[in-house]
Amino acid sequence: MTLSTAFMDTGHAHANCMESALDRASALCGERGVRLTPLRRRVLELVWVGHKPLGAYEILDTLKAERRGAAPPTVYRALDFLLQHGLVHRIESLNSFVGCPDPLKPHGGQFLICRSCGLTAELNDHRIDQAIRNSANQAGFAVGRPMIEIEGLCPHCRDAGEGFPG
Amino acid sequence: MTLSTAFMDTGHAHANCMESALDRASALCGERGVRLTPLRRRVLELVWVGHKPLGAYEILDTLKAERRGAAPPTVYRALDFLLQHGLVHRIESLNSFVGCPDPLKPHGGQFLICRSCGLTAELNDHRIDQAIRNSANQAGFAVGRPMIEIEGLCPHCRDAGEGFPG
DNA sequence: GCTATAATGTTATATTGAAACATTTTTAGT
DNA sequence: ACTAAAAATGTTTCAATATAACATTATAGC
Repeated sequence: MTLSTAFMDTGHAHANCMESALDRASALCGERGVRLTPLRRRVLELVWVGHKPLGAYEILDTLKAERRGAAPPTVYRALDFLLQHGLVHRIESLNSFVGCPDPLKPHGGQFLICRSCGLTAELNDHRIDQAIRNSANQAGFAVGRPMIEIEGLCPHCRDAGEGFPG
Repeated sequence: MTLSTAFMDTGHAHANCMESALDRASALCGERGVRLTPLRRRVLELVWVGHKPLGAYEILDTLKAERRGAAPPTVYRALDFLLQHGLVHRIESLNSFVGCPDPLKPHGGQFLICRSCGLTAELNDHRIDQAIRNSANQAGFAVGRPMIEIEGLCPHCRDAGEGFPG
């Protein structure tokens, strides 16, 4: 199983973590003969600024401060490109986007999403995947893209006693 | 494991399947001392008309033809009630809603969603749930509500050769 | 350099959902 | 039955998310 660095450590070497994501993206686009333009690169960078999913209009707000005439299509087109190439994932339950630490092989995402601080980690546990495939096969269903979003509390917020305020 | 009847058989006894869902909802609301009003009952009925998730505005279109002055809050308030009591689930990846065949115990949903015909079945496989909990625990994450939405092809569409048209 | 293609700019609009306040209906207490 | 409180619904407005359609600019291959 792999786990993105998000929960590994408060204050992991995030500058590296982000820079290496950009480097991998650049390499991947080179191999595929597609262009990681400055705009696309910048959007990817913004998504990697935190390990928290970012909404399209949050990204747009930042872009507006940097470019004249940034508009919704500016962001959505960049995101479409990044999604197509597996460089970001869409978190359906939050209508927002997060960088993918492993863009090489296509996969639906397995996400742990902290309801308190928003921190999000990507799992890639083949046992989960296997359990899903077994179950789906039994139902005669051909699995395309499994998507798993687990709401809960990250280690830090759990220990800080961020309980269920309900 | 349980599987909703959606994929069991083309043309299962859907009238019964829907009627029994309404009866169970009625009983459940009685026990909980909450009111399954005609509006709420009607919205529940509409999401049970098919095994395909329905958008709020699709529901609204039908209601508009039946009641004077149905508006978005009409639908969203009924859906909120039904969601709170576990009578319907929200399919995040489709922004739409589907009846829950087992409202008694709260659960995040496990859904098989056919990309070709839209038919959706709810699983409840504790092995999937267990795999997720194991993995999350290892990461120190306290699981709240796991959500699983598996896009793919239902038995019928798979056999009909509804491949990946891309 | 020229042309075809890809990417971005720009304006408008569609879709999904919620806030705020008025009115009506139901429930409980008397 | 009468009435006050609570619950549900009606009504208008608007927020948040996403896409359509067409104009312009930049890039790549010749």
